Amino acid sequence: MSALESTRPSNFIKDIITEDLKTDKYGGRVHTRFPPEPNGYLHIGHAKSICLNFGVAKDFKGLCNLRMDDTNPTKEEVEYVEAIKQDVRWLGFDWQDRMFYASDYFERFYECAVELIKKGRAYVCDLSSDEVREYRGTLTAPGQESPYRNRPVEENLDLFERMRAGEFPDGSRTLRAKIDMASGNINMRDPVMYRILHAGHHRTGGKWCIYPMYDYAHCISDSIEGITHSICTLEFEDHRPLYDWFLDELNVYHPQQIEFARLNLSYTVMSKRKFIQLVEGGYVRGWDDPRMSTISGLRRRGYTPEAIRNFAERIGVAKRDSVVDIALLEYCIREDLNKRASRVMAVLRPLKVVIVNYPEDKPEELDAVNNPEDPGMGTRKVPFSRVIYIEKDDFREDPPKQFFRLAPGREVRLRYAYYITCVDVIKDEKGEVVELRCTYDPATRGGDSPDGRKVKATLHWVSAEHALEAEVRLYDYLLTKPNPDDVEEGKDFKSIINPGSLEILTDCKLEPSLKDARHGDKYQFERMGYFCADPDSSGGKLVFNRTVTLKDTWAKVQKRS
RNA sequence: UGGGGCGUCGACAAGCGGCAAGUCAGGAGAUUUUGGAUCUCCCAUCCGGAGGUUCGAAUCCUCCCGCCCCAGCCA
Repeated sequence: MSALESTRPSNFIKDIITEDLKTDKYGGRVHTRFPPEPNGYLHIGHAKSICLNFGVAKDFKGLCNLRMDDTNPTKEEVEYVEAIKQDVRWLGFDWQDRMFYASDYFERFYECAVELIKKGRAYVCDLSSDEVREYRGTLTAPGQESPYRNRPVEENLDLFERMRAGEFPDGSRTLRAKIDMASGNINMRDPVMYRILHAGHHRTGGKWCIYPMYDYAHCISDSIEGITHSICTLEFEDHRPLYDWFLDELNVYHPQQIEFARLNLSYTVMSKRKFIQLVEGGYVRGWDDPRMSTISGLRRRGYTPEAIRNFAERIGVAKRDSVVDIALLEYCIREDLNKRASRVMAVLRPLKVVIVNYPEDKPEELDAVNNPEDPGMGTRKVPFSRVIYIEKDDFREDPPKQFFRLAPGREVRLRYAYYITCVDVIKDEKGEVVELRCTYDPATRGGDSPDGRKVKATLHWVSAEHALEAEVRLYDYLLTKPNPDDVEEGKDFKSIINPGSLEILTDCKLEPSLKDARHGDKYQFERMGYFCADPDSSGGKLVFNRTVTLKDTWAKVQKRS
């Protein structure tokens, strides 16, 4: 590894590259690419691939291209290419001037096809798609050769040219590679290279009516760009012989394809198909719904690029199918936000507290630390007054054994303020607690008692007369089960969507320092979790998303008993 | 009785013939004006199974078992 050694953990792909560098396989170059198809939004599975491709390039002082794999005009849209570029950039990667499109190479692909025809390695086939399927054979039975397989080169050349000229309708003919209809690898049974598609392309417009297939286009694209290591997911392992076949037959520069296992995350879905169902079925509010594991969803949820990159690093890269515990992702965002998010007090489910021995009209300002992890972030003033709100969950009229918070007759600390003792509980006609009467100890201002007496709990609070109103959206796992396919017979993942994945709280009270929170701003609401201002915040309306809860020992204790 | 992969702690994942890293989760404790953070300790005598080679195997060989992917003119 020597000078190229990175401080980050290695993996089998980096090991291969290190070895290739040692043997000077590519003249010391490392050049990767991230090749999304612009037919949907990127998700955290793509983030793994992006971090791998761009990360490896960076580690070895190489380059990584961004390439749109846009060979199918019927599925792809410009809207997606812009979103993809934004997501990759947001993740922190730079493709500099190397933004490419497979469609840039359409002319070159065509020339290569002509060359293969001339070599007798490709032919125009008139079989319909149904017939092609029948001729292909099955997993256990070999296929049959197409009756058009041995057309003379001249006839193939003529037909292929006329395919391009638009003389034939969609589906009437294809250009196929002449390989081996008896191969155990079905991909080698004369795969289709070109299909006729009279459809406009988002970049080439109406110029083409024949479009190359993935297997044919991808390897040549890699070759044209001088890619050294073409990293893709496991399901393409079977395609590698074909990747190699085209490049060998064309006798052009030959990158190597390496496959790794795609990311699966517990309690969520990870496929375009499923994301589309969620969006179109109205189960979520869009591709950037904070419950979605799309990059845009995570961004809106409050995840940072740093956390996602760190996550990608921690999960590793290997060839074994696996499901990563979503708790690891949560750990990564907590770790990041703990260091950088300002602490602030917000009461999500308010319970009114009147401090009976506190003056009616003498609000005061108390000093609060912005981030105990980082003194450099300073302090701020928080207003305190006779009427405050505390969290409903922080009071229990009949506290269980391990409950340390407020209860009748019990003393607790209000963070940065005073010790208070509950002296009275006021209920409505339904018996629900609607207000607490407490006394405070003026000697404990700031939160310390001069006599050294201890309290077991510290509560966050917000002064009623100074409180900001806000809407807070609490998110939970999208699914009720770790595996989206663990469903009853005949049902799909939509049957296990967590009905509690979104809870909207509209009566939340925030400390006044949050007045100017701008969308994307991230905070720790003390004792509640990390939150970020949602784009729906506008004018005077504040809307926050809960990114993730804090680690909650109390919840764990409750769960146990 | 097709082809290609993969099986190491609850979840990821190192290990590449010398006697099982690390991380998350979980547990115990210290500390704490967030039941947060931090710190300490515990958590695979065992590497899908069975044989074999070897002084010595998770690592090599053989057989078996299990899981994933492939029959789009999708990528």
